[in-house]
Amino acid sequence: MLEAPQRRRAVLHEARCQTCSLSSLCLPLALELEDIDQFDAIIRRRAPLKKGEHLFYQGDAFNSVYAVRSGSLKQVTSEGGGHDQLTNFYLPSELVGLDAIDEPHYPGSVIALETTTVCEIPFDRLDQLSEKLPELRGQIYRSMSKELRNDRRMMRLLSGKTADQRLATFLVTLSDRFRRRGYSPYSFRLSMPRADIGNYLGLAVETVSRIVSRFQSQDVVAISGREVNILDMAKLQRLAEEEPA
Amino acid sequence: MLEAPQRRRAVLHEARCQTCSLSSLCLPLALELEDIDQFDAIIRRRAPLKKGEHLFYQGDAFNSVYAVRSGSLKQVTSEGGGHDQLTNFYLPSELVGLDAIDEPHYPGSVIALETTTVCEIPFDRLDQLSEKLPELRGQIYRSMSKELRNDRRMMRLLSGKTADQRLATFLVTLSDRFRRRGYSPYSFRLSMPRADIGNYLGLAVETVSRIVSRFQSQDVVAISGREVNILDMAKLQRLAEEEPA
DNA sequence: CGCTAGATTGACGTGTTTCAAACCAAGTGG
DNA sequence: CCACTTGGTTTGAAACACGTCAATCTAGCG
Repeated sequence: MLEAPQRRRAVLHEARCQTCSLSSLCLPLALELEDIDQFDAIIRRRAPLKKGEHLFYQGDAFNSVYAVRSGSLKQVTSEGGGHDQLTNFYLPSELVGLDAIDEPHYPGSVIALETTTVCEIPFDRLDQLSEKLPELRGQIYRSMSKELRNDRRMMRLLSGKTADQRLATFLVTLSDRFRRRGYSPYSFRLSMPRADIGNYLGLAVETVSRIVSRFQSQDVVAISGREVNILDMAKLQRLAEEEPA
Repeated sequence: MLEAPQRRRAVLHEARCQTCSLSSLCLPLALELEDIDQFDAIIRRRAPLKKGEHLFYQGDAFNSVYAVRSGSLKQVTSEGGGHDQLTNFYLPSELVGLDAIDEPHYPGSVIALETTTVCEIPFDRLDQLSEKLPELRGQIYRSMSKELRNDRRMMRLLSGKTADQRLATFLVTLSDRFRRRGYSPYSFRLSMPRADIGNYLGLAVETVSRIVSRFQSQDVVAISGREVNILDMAKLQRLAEEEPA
């Protein structure tokens, strides 16, 4: 590939995996330079999604997985009755749609929480390419496996933890994900409303709000609206793990 | 392969994928005959596990995934503190260990609930083979993807459902898994104690017991000890989905 | 035939939800 | 520029589902 040797920097930066700041976290992670080009060639860029727009709807035909480039999304599964369940938040470098691979349709809708850009990766082409590139194949396995472990952690949280532990865990986990991406782990912005947090954690909105207030009065965090400042990370981690009597 | 054209039937039945009654549900699902032989060649048979024995321990080095051949297993993840979490039950034809692929160690222990036999599949060899056999690769992707969706369903259950809905869902799901495997969906045996069910569903043992009793008094099921008889499947499914006032 | 792990049942306490209302920030239109 | 929405957040009081504690019962098994 590489047929257009010189373009404007900005375009390159936007358009190519090699220059993407996320390449060390994203699928190309383990690839050689020339392999990245092959991988790059199958990617489709998409117009940015605005807040509230759907990347796809539950039931849409599955064709592609998506890598988040900037912004954030939520995945919701609705089933018979109005009761939707929020099953995941996606941040930059994470892969969306892995849970649809063996189905003709996406099992849930994915919605932008803010202005969000993604790279579309047609799955059939990804699979073909993964035949030639063992590292890519490994990376796909790893991504899915990692998501499985995340889900198990989540199940543990929903099954065994108290509301306080859940929210503390949520904040610690988010903080960690930001840190890995090079952002401050102590100060960040929630892109989702309280209702989404509640739905995700299996708590009523009111409960989320109450616990936020409590954490503030204990000087663990300072949260105003969606701005989060973690004041005492150690204490927050303690809250997340065990809550003795 | 196929160098031993004639052996005793019983041995063949035990030892080869082609004659395994689960081949239509298991990994070889989509493979051609000759490909199955290749696949078969990398499998290691293991001595049966007795009830309570570990297939592997949390923290053991990850080398293989396992296909359940007969019996059943549970996966438990323990973390700092005594609080174990049961994250999955495995039935025949299901794949154990997929959540360890991108880690050096298994993230949880897997323990036999009864006498259980498994096929060991060294992962590096499986991965190599999947390079040559696109169908096999697809099958691995599908298995993982399916497990992801299962986990999401579980998250939804733990997050939003009442205790009654959880138990009803548990029974319906089990029933369905038995049906797919050619067993009666109405009459089966639970291989796990109540405590495990409770742990899995995020409920106290006592709650499980009480709801079992309640379901019985409503003539939805007849459960004595671990023998389950589903009397009114429609009602059970209704209970699993929504519980109106 | 008694022992012990597992299962059941009851009474009580409590964390979380639910219902209801007030509050707040950010738009929007007059 | 200020009422007036509108969507989201917070706070309070009451109801309830589930967990905990404790006792009893059952079944498998040496």
